Amino acid sequence: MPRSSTYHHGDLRAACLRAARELLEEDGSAGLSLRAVARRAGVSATAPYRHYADREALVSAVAAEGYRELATHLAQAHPAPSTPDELAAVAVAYVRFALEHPALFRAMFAEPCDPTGEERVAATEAISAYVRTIVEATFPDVDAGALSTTVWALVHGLAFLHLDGKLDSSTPEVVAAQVTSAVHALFAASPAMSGAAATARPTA
Amino acid sequence: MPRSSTYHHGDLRAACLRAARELLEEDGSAGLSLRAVARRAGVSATAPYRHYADREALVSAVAAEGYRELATHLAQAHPAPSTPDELAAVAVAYVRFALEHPALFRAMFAEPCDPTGEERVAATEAISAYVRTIVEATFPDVDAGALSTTVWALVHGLAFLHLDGKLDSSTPEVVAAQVTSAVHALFAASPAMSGAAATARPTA
DNA sequence: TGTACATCAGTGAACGCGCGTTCACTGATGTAC
DNA sequence: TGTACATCAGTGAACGCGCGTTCACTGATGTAC
Repeated sequence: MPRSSTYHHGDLRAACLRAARELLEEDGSAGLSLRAVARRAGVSATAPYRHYADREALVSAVAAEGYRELATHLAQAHPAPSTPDELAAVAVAYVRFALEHPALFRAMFAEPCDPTGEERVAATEAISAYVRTIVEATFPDVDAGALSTTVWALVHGLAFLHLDGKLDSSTPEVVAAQVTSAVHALFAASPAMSGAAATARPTA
Repeated sequence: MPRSSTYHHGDLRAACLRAARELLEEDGSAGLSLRAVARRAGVSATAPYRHYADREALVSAVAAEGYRELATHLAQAHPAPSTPDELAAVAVAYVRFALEHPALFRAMFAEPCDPTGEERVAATEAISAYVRTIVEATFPDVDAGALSTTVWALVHGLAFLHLDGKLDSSTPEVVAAQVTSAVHALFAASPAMSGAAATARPTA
């Protein structure tokens, strides 16, 4: 029992983040309190205040970490998608991430700290830019701005509807098939969005 | 001051629902407590228990009311859509509803009472069936099941991204244009989804 | 029409809880000389 | 290499709060005769 080594925790900041993540997965966002985090990290109730200004700051940090993980997860699905199939694989990864980390995903996309929280804004923009890059690579002839919003919304909506139990999420395969089919429905249309390109690319 | 008429409230059930709605709009879901509802309804803290088993029951009732209102709101946008433009109008109404009642919309689509809550399940299925009906009317030749899921997800995703400040929601017009364009992107593709119909319906 | 009584819808005190946050503090760490 | 001291990261008691829920109760309502 090396008590002397536990007074100074070492890396309480990271430990709090880890504890918060666990609480989120176990009890949902309702269970995410500073006191519970401290308890789980094996530390006094006020210790986290050394590292986070208040509860809000902790939640923001958790959300930001979530964004980073989501980005990593998507990149693992495919490093640089440039075909509809590859893009669909990334979409499936997005929805799967949401289903694997439901409370975290919700925390990432919940209003509480809207305009403030630069870390969060930056993370959001990173995702948005990432989607746009993919769409541009996949459909060079198309207005990527509009289409990437549409793609993100579609995938995001699928994620949330699955999360809320509004769609059949019985197996990962079912979910993947659904997402893939939805994304392809969108892709079939995209050449039609840029007039000139439409004629050059027969859909059938 | 007709005190005698206030001891028995008359319709405390409805008054609680109204109070809950107001609290939701003002303070978000965090402000929605049974005690706050009672306070606002001008009634003792325990009176609501005559009409709702617990907090959960109240929240469920609010959500169910929200679903009914959403359905009404959509029907007002267009009673029986059967063209892409009409469907887009309904989609715009959906997103606008979310932006006009952000906390309510969130409450409607939050997990807390997943499998239980028959009132809620029924309301969800009503929406889902409604979307499907519209899609069938608009695209009689297409697999309506898959396409209606896609449409719902797209519109739902747009609603949430706007709600969370991830998209430009500066004016209702901007939002409407975005939603309309996204929906049309999807529609342009749909004939291609049913093999035979695709040849009969040139997109250009 | 009047009375007796069951039922119903509210009251208010009380419970125990966990929370966020403050404060003065103390033990450990690391740096300057 | 050893000592003095500033800094840093934790402690623990305490605050006030609002919450959900229970309980025994009481005043109002409406129904049967």
